[in-house]
Amino acid sequence: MSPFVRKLRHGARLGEDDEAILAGLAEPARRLDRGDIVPEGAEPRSVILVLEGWACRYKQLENGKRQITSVLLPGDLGEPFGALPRVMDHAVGALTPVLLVRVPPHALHRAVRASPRVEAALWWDLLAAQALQREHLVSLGRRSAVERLGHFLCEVHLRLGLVGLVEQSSCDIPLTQGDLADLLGLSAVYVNRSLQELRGSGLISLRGRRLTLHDVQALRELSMFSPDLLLPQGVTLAPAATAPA
Amino acid sequence: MSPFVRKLRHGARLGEDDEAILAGLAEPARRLDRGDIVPEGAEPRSVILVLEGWACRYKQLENGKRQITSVLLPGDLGEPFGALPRVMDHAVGALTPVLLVRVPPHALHRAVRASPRVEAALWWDLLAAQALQREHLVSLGRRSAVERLGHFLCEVHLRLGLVGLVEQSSCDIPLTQGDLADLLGLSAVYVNRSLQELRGSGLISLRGRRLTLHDVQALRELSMFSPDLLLPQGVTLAPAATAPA
DNA sequence: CGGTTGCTTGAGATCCATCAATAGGAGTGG
DNA sequence: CCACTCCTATTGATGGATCTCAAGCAACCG
Repeated sequence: MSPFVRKLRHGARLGEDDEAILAGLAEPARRLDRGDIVPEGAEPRSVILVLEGWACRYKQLENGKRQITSVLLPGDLGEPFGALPRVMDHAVGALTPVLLVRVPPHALHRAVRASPRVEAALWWDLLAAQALQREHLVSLGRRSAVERLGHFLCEVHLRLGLVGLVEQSSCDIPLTQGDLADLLGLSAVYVNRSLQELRGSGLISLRGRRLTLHDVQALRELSMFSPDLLLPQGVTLAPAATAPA
Repeated sequence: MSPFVRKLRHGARLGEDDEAILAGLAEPARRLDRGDIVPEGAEPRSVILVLEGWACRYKQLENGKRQITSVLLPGDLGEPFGALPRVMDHAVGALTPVLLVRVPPHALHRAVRASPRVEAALWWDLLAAQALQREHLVSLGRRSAVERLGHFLCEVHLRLGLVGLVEQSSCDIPLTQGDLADLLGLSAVYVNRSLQELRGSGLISLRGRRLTLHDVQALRELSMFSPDLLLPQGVTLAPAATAPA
């Protein structure tokens, strides 16, 4: 089952036909190694859909610093489903080896036209991505290092759960401490120390690439994480496209 | 001329008919004082469009801190044109008295159906807003206080220019230093000191609410601001909806 | 006027970055 | 199996950027 379909089920009531449409978008898939998928300045001709592995959007600054703008998990689209920018203002990179699809715009367009429920699901996805983006911003602006870390771990735990990649509060986090630093606006050294603090307080384990949240509730309170973020279903404009009121 | 139309002209080639459609969305307008327009937790029934004054999206944290997530200038939509969240995960507030419209979803939907150029323009707007959001994130994560300030001033200068609110490198910035702090993830005191640094280096004047950029180029370099951000026209999926290739 | 709000300035405390060095693992070739 | 290398994690020490607290001012306003 494609993680794309799995995720979008949370955004709209999909029928079998709808899921077939979405599944049809998820091929043919290609495997790529770590590294740039779409460089900054490129003129994209398709929308990226991640099926396995982790990717990210990032910006490289002139002074050598890097900021990861968002993390793309299995089931995530790299660009909004409705339009592509003429030229990329940021890069998309694979943080691990990935399996992905390049969905041609017309295919997405056809899918949207074919089913209002698919359209509703895609809008929900877009809204959810924006909500995550806002939370990320709040983290960088107003949360301490430990809180940022905790918040991100909660977020990943929730998002991976949506696509069935969490077992018993455990999931894989294939990020380097350097990656985490670039994501959270910290230095790698301080990420290390903050992680130790979280481990020390017994809230998490993180060894190798395996993360376990020992007390999800406590971690959420510590980092001011609200799981409602992803719940609000998008209400598409077309009256018919909405789930039953 | 509605700032909404003015801005969207930069995103697609609009005909008179298209502009009429967009102008029709911008009424009836209402005046509101400073304060919340849409509180967090509300269930929105319309999309907000700002015509005059400044508004913002923000989140209030449990620990009392506030983070402004984005600034809404004249011509800006408060939510994506295609869908409303079931419940607001953030608040929208007026930073100054504002003139705004509450656009009912079905009106936007009709406008999009009526003209592929209108649709393209709205997608461009959405893409542009996302690009701004990413830059904001980069600022909070990887730029110093002075750089953040400079970058924001460049951004405002550019955005206000799009809607005809800049004269001779001067424009109004009706924000409190406290507002700037909440926007840029700083303390009000440090915003003050950083502003003095910018003034001291002769790059800007900011007195009362009036901002003047004395050397736009230098300020852009200092703060790593790229004006290309808003240029990339969105390419809507429908082949016909795109400006001539 | 007195009250409120926003700007400014000073001094000290904190959080986090930076620099530098060590240690652990995974892969590679001999 | 060992020596070597590369990459990541870890630790210590120091400095700097920014925050917080506190006070004084200026402007506006009923």
